[in-house]
Amino acid sequence: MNVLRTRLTADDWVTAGLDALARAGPDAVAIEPIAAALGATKGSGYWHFASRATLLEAVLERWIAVATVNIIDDVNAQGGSPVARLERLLALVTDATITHPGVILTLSHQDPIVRSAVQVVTAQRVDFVAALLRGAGFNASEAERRAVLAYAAYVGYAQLAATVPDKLPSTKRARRALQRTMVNTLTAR
Amino acid sequence: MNVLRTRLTADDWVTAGLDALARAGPDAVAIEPIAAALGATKGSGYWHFASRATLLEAVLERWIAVATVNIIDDVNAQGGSPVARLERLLALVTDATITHPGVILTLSHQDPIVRSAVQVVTAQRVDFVAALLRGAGFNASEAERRAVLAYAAYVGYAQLAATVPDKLPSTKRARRALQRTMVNTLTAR
Amino acid sequence: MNVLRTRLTADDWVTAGLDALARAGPDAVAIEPIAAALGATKGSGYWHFASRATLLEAVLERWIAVATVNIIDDVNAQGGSPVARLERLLALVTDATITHPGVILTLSHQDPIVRSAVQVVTAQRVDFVAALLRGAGFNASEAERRAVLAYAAYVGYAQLAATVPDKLPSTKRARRALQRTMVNTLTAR
Amino acid sequence: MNVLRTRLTADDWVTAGLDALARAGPDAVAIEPIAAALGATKGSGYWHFASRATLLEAVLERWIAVATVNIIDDVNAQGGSPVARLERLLALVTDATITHPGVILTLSHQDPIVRSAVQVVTAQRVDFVAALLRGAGFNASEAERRAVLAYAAYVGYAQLAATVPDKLPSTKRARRALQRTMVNTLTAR
DNA sequence: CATGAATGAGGCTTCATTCAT
DNA sequence: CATGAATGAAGCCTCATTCAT
Repeated sequence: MNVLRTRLTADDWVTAGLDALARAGPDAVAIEPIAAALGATKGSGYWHFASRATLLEAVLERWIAVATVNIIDDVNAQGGSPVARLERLLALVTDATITHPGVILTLSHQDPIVRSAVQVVTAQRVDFVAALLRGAGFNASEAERRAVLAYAAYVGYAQLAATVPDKLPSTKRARRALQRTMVNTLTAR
Repeated sequence: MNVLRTRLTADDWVTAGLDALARAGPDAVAIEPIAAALGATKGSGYWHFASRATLLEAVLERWIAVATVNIIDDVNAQGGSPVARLERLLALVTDATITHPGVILTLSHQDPIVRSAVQVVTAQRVDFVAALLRGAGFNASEAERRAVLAYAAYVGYAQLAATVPDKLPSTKRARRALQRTMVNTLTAR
Repeated sequence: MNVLRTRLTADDWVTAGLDALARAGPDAVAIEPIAAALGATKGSGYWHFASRATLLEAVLERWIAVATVNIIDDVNAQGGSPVARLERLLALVTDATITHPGVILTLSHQDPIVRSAVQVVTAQRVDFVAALLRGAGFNASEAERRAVLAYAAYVGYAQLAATVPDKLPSTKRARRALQRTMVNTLTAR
Repeated sequence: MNVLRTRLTADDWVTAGLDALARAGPDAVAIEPIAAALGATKGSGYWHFASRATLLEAVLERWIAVATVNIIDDVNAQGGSPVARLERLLALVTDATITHPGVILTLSHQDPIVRSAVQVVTAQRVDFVAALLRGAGFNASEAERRAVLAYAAYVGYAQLAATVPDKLPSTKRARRALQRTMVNTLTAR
């Protein structure tokens, strides 16, 4: 692809970088492989970005937007009760894990740049879940505590999906059942 | 360090490798940096191990032992009810996560050698938890399902501890409370 | 040397590689020593060639050309009877042996890449000599048989020149006499 | 093999080294692979030989004996006319080439140690052939010149056998015919 | 804007050699 | 006599980065 494109914008690089992030994690967001994917040269990348780190930052910035803000908007757009939204969120997010295996590598990465992006995303997500739980009638501190647990369960689930998928339900139906169990557990009094 | 030691055994290398694994993940288990850490030369490493892969395998083998078998023995040695053991397991394991941030990088790694070690460890752990839950009165399939959830929660918790520790309880006391909540949730009927 | 040259082409590398091949055989056609010879860095070599094998292939390709095709062209360009051309070929080829001791190491090398280049060169040379012998009146099978003998004699001569030069005639005059003897023997009925 | 042998002599090393020389040339006469073949350790080799060079020298010394002196004795032992002996020599020697492919690597080697052994062997062989030719009625200088050609042809033949065997006769019968042609040519007036 | 060329750090691997035991 | 352990030089390769054009 992109054989016809003669001039590339920084944005094209970020898009390709996001793709690499989703597919193979932060380590894959490097100048060389992305240049190859775009049919460009390394030098070209260094024109748009001062360094690999700068590119990665730009990609993570975009990731924060699409990986969280967009999802939150989606979930809210369709309305419904807080519990229904919670369920929808879980469905979206666990399916994404399967199609985007690189995410889990992002969540557990050493690089400070990555970690700080992960912190932002985690905070947004935990806050969002906490808000839904408050909407479902929990007080602030209880909501926060349960939101953390919910997020931990999601992250762990993603991890297992990436490494030992055979331990997890393989049909969509069974996955939905598991999600409902999780939601029930989380909202149980 | 180690300036005084003249002779090194393969075991010394594995120990140093395990250290690197715990601190910085599988990528850090490499001949040259570990040689440097031991004050030895790379050639020496190649006396004990045919290749970097062989070293990594040896280190992972040891990891399987200390990270799981030893822990399981510890938990069982002290006796108590299945629920008490479950709580103790969670305590041991979440504390270890904080002191060994590299573990989380091990859990989500691309290298097939690493993945297969992770699979062994995961299976052992899930099986152990499932056995405890059966001991607590659950039937086999229910126990297995809950064990998977428990493990997902643990892994996610470890992930959060490694990346956003401030979202988690900082005192030992508060951590114990959270663990108790998890155990209660898992063993609730 | 080459301190002044700032930019190197792949061709420069091949030339330097051919030099190494002629002087010290295929084993000397390696990235690092040639980089040193060119006053460049190994990384630079890896820009032009994907691997050592690729460089060696390029060098051998050039060797096939200069060691055979060019010589055949030279011999044919000057015209003359087949027997005269045969004599000229022998002269060219034995002189080259003395200045390029590495050639003999190329002829007897284990590496499959090298062997296949040697096979091409041998076939071309034997075919060329056979054609000259057919031109001198021999039938196809007799020409082929004698061409093989001629080539064996050349190779053996090269070998002796490389290892025990004092057993061979040292003056150009005496070498020419020996060559004439060989040609006479080969074309005798 | 040699699993039962507890103590090795220097002679055992030389024998194993000669084997390696015949099979894979001088480069294979190295401490490490021969230790492996003998089921010993490198250090053991360094007890018997000061260095790899010393081992190689010992092996080449033995090679000079078995590769030449023994052959000459064989040829002479059976008696017959000089021409008959010449034919027998050629037969022995070309067959040896096929069973001992390493020989050709020995004949064309850079290492001065190897070259000087090759010089001794070549001189012995050329002298022996020259003596046979003198016995067949040629004067000293003519005999010497033809002996060199004969040896060149043999060496070249060995080379071709090692690299492009399909260019050479494959049946024993055809090889004998080619040898007779060579002898006839060499002894023709 | 982008390329092509080059650099250099870092890691892998082999092997002759050394040496304490 | 021999082993096991270690060294160091040499070569392979990758990749982030730099820079002249």
